[in-house]
Amino acid sequence: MVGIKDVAARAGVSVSTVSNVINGRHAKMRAETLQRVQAAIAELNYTPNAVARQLQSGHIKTLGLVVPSVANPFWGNVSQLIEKEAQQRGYQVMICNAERDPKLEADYLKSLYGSSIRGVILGSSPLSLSHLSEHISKDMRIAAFDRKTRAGNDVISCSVSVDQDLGARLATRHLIGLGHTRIGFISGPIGTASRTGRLAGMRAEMERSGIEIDESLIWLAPDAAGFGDSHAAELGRIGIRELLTLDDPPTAVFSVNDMYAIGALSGARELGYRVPEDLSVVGFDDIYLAKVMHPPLTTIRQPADLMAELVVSRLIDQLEGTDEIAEPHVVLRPDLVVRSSTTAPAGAIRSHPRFHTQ
Amino acid sequence: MVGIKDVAARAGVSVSTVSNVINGRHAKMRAETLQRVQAAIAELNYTPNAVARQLQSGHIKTLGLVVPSVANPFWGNVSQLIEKEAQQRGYQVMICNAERDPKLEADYLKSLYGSSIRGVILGSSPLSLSHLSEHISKDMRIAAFDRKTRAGNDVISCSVSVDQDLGARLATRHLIGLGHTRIGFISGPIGTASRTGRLAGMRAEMERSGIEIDESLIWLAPDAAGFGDSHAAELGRIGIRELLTLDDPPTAVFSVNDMYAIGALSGARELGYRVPEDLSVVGFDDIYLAKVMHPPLTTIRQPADLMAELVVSRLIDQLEGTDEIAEPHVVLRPDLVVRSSTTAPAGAIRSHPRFHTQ
DNA sequence: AAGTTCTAGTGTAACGTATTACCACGTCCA
DNA sequence: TGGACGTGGTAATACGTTACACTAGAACTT
Repeated sequence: MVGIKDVAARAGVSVSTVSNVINGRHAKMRAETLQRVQAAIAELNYTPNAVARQLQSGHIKTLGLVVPSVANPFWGNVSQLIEKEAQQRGYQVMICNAERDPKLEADYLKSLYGSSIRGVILGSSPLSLSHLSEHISKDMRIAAFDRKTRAGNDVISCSVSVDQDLGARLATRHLIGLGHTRIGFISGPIGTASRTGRLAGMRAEMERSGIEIDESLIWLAPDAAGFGDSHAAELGRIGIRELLTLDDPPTAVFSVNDMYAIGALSGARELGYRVPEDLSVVGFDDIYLAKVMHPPLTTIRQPADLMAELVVSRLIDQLEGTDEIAEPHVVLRPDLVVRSSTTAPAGAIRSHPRFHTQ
Repeated sequence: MVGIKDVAARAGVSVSTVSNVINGRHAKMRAETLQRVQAAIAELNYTPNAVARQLQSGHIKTLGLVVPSVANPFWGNVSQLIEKEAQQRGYQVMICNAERDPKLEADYLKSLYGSSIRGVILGSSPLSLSHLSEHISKDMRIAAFDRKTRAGNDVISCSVSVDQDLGARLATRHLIGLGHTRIGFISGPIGTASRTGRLAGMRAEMERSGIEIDESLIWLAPDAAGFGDSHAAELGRIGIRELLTLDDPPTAVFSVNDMYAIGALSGARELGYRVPEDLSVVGFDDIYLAKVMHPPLTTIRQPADLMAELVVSRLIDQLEGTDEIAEPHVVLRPDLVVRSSTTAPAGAIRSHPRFHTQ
């Protein structure tokens, strides 16, 4: 193992001098000395030991990222975007799959802390963070992704999310505009802030349009163990099958995310339903699979790339204490992306014919 | 920051004793002492500093995992499985998205080394590892995933993969058995060991059946920059469109992986082709999306869970020097999973009608 | 009784880097 | 001429943990 002192010996200088070179403090150093050190570094192919460096400095240039599951393409994509952003700032990212399990989340947080990681992006957004607060030391900075945060929250120091409520309302309004009144909702357990927001948004928009909500059309997966995000598509399939075998099935369904919607597409097909003729489906997220589905999925787009950029820069700014940040909590606007999985219900009078052409 | 000596002070013992407790060496320790230490740990909510711990021991309980892209569900799933396996052995996993970029791969390897990580699972399988060898120190252990390794290779110390050749042959034989003779192949650049194997397997099987290969049906994505695994579906879409607009288009296509196949499904549909009536599609991997597609995808299954288990255990065994390992290089059998994306070509005489019922 | 082994610990030197205090040597100006 | 200052560098210490050598006292053995 080649260390800083090997370099020093080779260059004929002291370790501190080498340290100064590595850390760019060579302003008032003789050019010849500088060059000798650099040559020695190159010749020995020396890599600074990140561990030792950090034991000393107390912090490490690594961010933690806790997500429900990278097996879900949405989170896979987000993870990748976040990693890329972080890299540009010289940080690495430690990805943790917590499967929406509070115990696992707490364990990861504790373990990240033990690894001297002081900045964590929380991708899963459990409703309550109380189970985490005791594992979050004061010197840790937690950024929430996909979660609006109440001001005065003491554990979350910054957050970036899409307006969940608005997104759900856009989706619902789109369906109502097409003439649907029996609109279902498919989701996993409402155990996260984002899901709560989406369901609430849908309810609000239905109410605004004077459509009474049939609670039997709100399908929520049982809160069974082992059903993390990896099974989202499967849950969507099960959900739509239950809804469609109801006495009075829905003519449209809003899924809490695209993976559920993809599962819904599949489940509906199994029962002989055509999408969109017999059933309209709207998703959420706009993962890249959405447009490749059959039919291409109408969905609510989250600007994942922008969101990744914002969380990472805000979190790192806070960690490094760079200037004051204007607004640590940002909420972005989601967009409705109309593709081919939605249309007017069979025999309905379309109240907003303009949607037909999109 | 509460350290081991705070615990020691509180429990009224020496640091060594606390260290012994932490590391489970309390065999010959008085029960009362043990309990006092444990109480102190709990009271102070002490977490061992993984960094310091490791600076001392020289190694860290973290594995590196270099994958093309977690945005691809296959790798997302594999990452998750590997992480779960590793965790059971007390290891964490550092996931690195290298986008099949040799430069990035080398950078990651170097950075992992700088973080004292000595065990790395290489998910991307570039044909040549020469660009990596100079960044791989002798004390690093590299496990290859999805890559058969020649014996005597000095940089790879263990490997787990599926027999790529056999998988491709199963797929090809299936199509030939259905009566197809104009069989296309869709893939990204053949820059990896696994892709080479799959193409070779297809060629071999075609030859064995006396079917001449039309080279114009072998579609390989251009080796353009920015086209990593995140765009696999998109590439599949483009590929099939080019093949289907040929003067004499194929009646079936074998895709290098499921994401390409999903893209192919979408591209074929855009051109008015029905799958499987007008075009049979076979994928590779059997990601969980395969069975949710329309139509459900016939594919070659890789036992990802078993593979994850095997790489992790082999790699950790080697790192820890546990006993000698029987066989560091294991090759598993892939399976053909027949679903609904394949059938006999229109008007063909089926030579193996048995496939029809599956 | 003296020697030996065992028990239940203790004390301390590393691990590789960063930081702080410090020093030697010139130069410049009063 | 001497001291303040700038330059280029050295030496010592600390970071939190572990490994290893060590010991005080008790319990055996001969």
